[in-house]
Amino acid sequence: MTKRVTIKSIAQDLGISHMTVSRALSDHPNVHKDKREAIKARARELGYVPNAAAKAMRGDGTKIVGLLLPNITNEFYARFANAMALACEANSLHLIIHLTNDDSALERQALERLREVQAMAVLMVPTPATSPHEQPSASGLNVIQLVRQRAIDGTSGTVLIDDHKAIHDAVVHLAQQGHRAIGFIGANNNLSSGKQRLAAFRAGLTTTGLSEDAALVHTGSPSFEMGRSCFGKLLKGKSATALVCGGVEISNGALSALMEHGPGSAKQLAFIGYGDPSYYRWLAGGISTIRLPIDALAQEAMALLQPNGDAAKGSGLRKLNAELVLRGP
Amino acid sequence: MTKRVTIKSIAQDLGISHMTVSRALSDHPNVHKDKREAIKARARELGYVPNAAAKAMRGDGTKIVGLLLPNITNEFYARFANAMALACEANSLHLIIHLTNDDSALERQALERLREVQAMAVLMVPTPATSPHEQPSASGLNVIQLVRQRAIDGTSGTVLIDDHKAIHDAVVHLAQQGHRAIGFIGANNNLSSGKQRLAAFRAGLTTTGLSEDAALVHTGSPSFEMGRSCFGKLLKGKSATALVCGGVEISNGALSALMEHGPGSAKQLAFIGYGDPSYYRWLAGGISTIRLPIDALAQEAMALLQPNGDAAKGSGLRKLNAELVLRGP
DNA sequence: ATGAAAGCGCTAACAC
DNA sequence: GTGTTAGCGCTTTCAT
Repeated sequence: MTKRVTIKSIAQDLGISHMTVSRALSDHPNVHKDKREAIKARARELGYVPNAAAKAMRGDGTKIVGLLLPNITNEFYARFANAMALACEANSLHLIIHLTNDDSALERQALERLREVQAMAVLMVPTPATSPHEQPSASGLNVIQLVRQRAIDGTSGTVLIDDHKAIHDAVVHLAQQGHRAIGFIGANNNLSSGKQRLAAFRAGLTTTGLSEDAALVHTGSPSFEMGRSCFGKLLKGKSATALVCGGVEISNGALSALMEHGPGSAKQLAFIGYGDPSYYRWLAGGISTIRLPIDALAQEAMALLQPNGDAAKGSGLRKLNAELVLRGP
Repeated sequence: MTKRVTIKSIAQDLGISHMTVSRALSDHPNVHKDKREAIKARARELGYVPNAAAKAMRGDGTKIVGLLLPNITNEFYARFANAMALACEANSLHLIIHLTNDDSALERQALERLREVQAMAVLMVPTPATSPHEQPSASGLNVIQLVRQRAIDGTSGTVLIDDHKAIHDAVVHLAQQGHRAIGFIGANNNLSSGKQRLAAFRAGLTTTGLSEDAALVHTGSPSFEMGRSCFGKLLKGKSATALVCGGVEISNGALSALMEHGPGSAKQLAFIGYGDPSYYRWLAGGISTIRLPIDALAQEAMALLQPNGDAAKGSGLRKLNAELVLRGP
């Protein structure tokens, strides 16, 4: 492997000072035009690429953006990561993705590593709250929280999803269809979003004059497995005739359990998912769901990355509306 | 924002030489034990994290692994990326994901950026071949190719999928079911894997004594849209009674077209997909498919990242078998 | 218009 | 056991 081409090696090759090379490559005016072109040509020839580490060490910033997600197999996160990656591609940014698996230890570790590389910003879907003294030290990090919100040191912006109306309307819709035993599976109080989704569900019940049946409401740490198992409980106990899901992982988990119960049961239980994976429309005649504005989310996140116009637009807290999508016969 | 905590600032804070701090933090023996502990404690207190850029500049390596994928919305790539990200998490590596969208210009750009940050290795699913003079300069990069193979400078390892038997068997299975008009949609010759999949399809036809009908075979640059549109052509022209897909994007695209044709058509056309998204089992009574060994792929890729045992095991070319999964009534 | 020096954070190689 | 020096690649500042 040939030694790395540096600004100095080019200078030596050309018998000039490395400063002239530096200036030429950065289009500084004070370089003779012919010389500049010659230098640039030679650099291209040699396959020169600037050394990001050297630039970073000078305090020039890193062009590195961190992205912390619970996982990337869930289509919601995958699509979001895809959108972010494309946006970063377009802005010549590096996107470092760390998966937290909703584990605060992994989250802490990821943040620490991103401090090491001096990421210019970190976009993160926070894991469910940990005890206060376990707060990850994100000092020096420009943190932007997505979808979920938690008290995190260094947070400069937050983009949340306002799903209150969508969840509320989902319950009302089910009630109008004649359902009286409407279940809910969502995240617990460790997450403010979990709390709010449950509140929205309850608001829906109130609107329709239904009273809450504790046996039909399940909350916990949001995961695929949790959605699966809660769905099982829901069927075994006082059986619900309808279900509203309050989380993307939960929704997929519950749906997988539903599908395994056979095609018939899907018609007996009105299912309203959360997030809108591409295949929901094809399942059991179409799965109704609460759709999240993925592209808008990515767009807002990118906007918050830019230094300008951040505080300008106010507090740095944005909310994007979810949308109820009804499907089926 | 407080200034960054460095080895020097700690030294100053403690009134000692920065070298002692350096030694203490890296557990060098030549430091008085009490002093070492004191230094470590203070460093933790101050929230010290080593500066990756400085380490990189000394030539100590970067712990950065690049991953180039066409996209990450396709469940196959998403699951693979997920597996790689978890593996990197476990090994304290940074995973930088670049999406190429199967565009060689984006691929070239991504490789250049990874050279800038001196990635220790790059795992890539190469885009379809470009003209030779457009070869991306990956010099100095430790490239590992995945799934697809192309002549790329700096390649130190390749992990491919051997799907010959699976595709061949798929055709034989369809023939045994009585199908005589079996279609195929796959990648074109720009990709060696495309060529081989078509060859496997033809081998299947030969085995069963069927002759190839050019109108039923479509190849091109593999993408969701391509799969969709070719599926349309297949239905309009001499209509096939069965279809074998030769690519993950193509499979999803073709399937989406199939689903839109209504639930009935799925039973008229025997569909064999490629890749095994979680929902295939739930569609139209179960979609048969060629399943790819995602976890094994990630495992092999990780193994190739480790410097040891690379050349030891031979040429650095591994092949993993795909598997035909039959579903449906 | 060009060059020389300094310094970003870190550690190997020398002193002592 | 501890401290000093030098140098990785780059650009800002100060000569020339």
